[in-house]
Amino acid sequence: MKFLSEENPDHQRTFEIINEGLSKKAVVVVVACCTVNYDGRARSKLGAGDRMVMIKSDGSFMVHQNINLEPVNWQPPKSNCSAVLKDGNIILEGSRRSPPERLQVVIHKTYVASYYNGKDNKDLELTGYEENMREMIFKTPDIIEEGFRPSTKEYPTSTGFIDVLGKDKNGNVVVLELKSRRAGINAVKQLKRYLDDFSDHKEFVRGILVAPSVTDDAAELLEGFKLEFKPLDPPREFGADKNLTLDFFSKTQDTKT
Amino acid sequence: MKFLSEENPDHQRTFEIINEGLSKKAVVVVVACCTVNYDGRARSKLGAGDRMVMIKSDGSFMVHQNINLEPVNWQPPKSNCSAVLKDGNIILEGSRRSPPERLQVVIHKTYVASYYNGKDNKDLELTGYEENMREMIFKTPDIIEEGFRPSTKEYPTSTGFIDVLGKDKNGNVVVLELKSRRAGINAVKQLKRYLDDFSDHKEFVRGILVAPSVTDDAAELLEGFKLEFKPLDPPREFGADKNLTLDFFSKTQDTKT
DNA sequence: CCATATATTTCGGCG
DNA sequence: CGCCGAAGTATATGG
Repeated sequence: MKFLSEENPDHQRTFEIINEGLSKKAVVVVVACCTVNYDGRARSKLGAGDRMVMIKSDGSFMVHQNINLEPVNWQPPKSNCSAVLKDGNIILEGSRRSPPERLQVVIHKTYVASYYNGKDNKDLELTGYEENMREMIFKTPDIIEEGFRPSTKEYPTSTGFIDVLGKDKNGNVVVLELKSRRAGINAVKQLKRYLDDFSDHKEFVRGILVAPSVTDDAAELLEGFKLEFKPLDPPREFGADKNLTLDFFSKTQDTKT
Repeated sequence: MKFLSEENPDHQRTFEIINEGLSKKAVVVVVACCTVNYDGRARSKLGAGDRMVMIKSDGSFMVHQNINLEPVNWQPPKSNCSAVLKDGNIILEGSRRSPPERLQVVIHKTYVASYYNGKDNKDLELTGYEENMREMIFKTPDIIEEGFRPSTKEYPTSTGFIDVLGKDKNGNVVVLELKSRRAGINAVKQLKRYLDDFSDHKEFVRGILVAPSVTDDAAELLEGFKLEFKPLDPPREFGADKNLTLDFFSKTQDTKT
C-alpha cells in the first residue's frame, strides 16, 4: 500500500501533501489546529481547536473532534474537495451543487499530514434487521403463530405500506408491523393507522406488532387498541456459503447468556 | 499538542503505540490492513482490507473504508476499548454492556500507527433548524401572517406534540407544523392527525404547514385536507454577540443567488 | 434527480 | 438508564 505521513509540516508542505493525496485519489488524513465553517442545508461555525480532518477518495469530507462518533462537520460523498494557500493559512473546501452547500476548514497549524492509497474490495455482510425478519417470516411463517400464512409484503394503504399482510388459520386478515429493534408507541400508532385503513372492510382484522420487545407505553397502547404483540428477534445468520473461522461470534454468544 | 506517529511499525510496536494512546486518553488513529467483526444490535463481518481505525478519548470507535461518509463499523461513545496481542495479530475490541455489543478489529499489517492529545474546547454553533424556526416565530409571529399569536409550543395530543399552537387575528385556533427542510406527505399527514384531535372542538381550527418548501405530493394532499402552507426558511443568523470575521458566509451567499 | 423508508442510526433532553 | 424526537441525518432503492 502506498502512503505518506509527515509530522509538523509547514503550510507549504502540508499543502503539497494534501494536494498529492487528492490528485492520487488517496484518503487524506490531517491532524491540525483549525477553524471550521459550514453553509448550506444549515449554517455553522466552529472556533479554533485540534481536530482530525479526513477526505476520502469519493469526496467524503469530515472533521472529527475528540469526542463523539459523528464528525462535527462534514460533506457527503461526491463533494468537490480542494486545498488552497491563502493569507498564510491552508483552506480546505468541500462543496456540492445540489443541495448547495460548502464546508471550509482553515488550518492554522498542522501536526500530522498524511495520505494513503489502500486496497479494499470487501463488502460488509450484515444481518439482523427488518428485511431479514420479513424474509424469515415468509420462509417460516409459523414463527408468527401456527397456521399464519403471509400473502403480500409492502401492501399499499393511504397512510403507507403495510410490512406484511396475511391470514391466520381461521382466515382472519392479519396485518404485521415489523420492527427490528425495541418498538415504541410510534410503531403501535402506525399499526393502528394501517388497521383503520381496513375499517371499510366488514371483516375482522387482526394487527400484530412483531419486534424483539416493546416499551411499556407501547404495550399499554397495544392493549388499548386491542392489538397484539409477537416477540421476535431478527435472524442473525449470514448467508449459508459464508463461514467465519474466528471464534468471535461464538464468544459473543457467551457474553450474552 | 502531544502526538506520536510511526510508519510501518511491527505488531509489538503498534501494540505499544495504541496502548500508550489509550492510556493517555488520546485519540488513536491507525491505518492498517484488517478484518472486522461486529455482534450486538446486529451482526456483521468484513474481510481483509486497508482501512483507517480511530478510537477517540470518549470511547468512540470507528472503522473507515475508502468510501462513504459513515464508518463501515463502529462502536458508540463510552465503549470499553482495548488492544491485545494474539496469535501474531493485534486485536482491537470495543464493547458495551447495554445494549450488549462488541466490535473486533483484527490488524494484520499496520501502515501508520499514531495518537494525538489535542485541545479543543470549542462547541459548534449551528443555526437553521426547527428549533430556530420556533424561536423566530415566537419572537416575530407576524412572519406567519399578520395578527398571528402563538400561545403554546409542544402542545400534547393523543397522537403526539403539536409544534406550535396559536390563534389568528380572527380568534381561530391555528395549529402549526414546522419543518426545517422541504416537507413531504408525512408532514401533511401528521398535521392532519393533530387537527383530527381537535375535531371534538366545535370551533374551526386552521392547520398550517410551515417549511421552506413542500413536495408536489404534499401540496396536493394539503389541498385535499383543506390545510395551508406557509413558506418559511429557518433563520440562519448566529447569536447576536457572536461575529465571524471570515468572509466565508458572505461568499457563500453569493453562490446561492 | 426526487421521494420513501430504514438504520448497529447518533445525539440531546427529559423523566 | 430508558424513552422520545430531530438531524446539515446517511444510505439504499424505486419512480
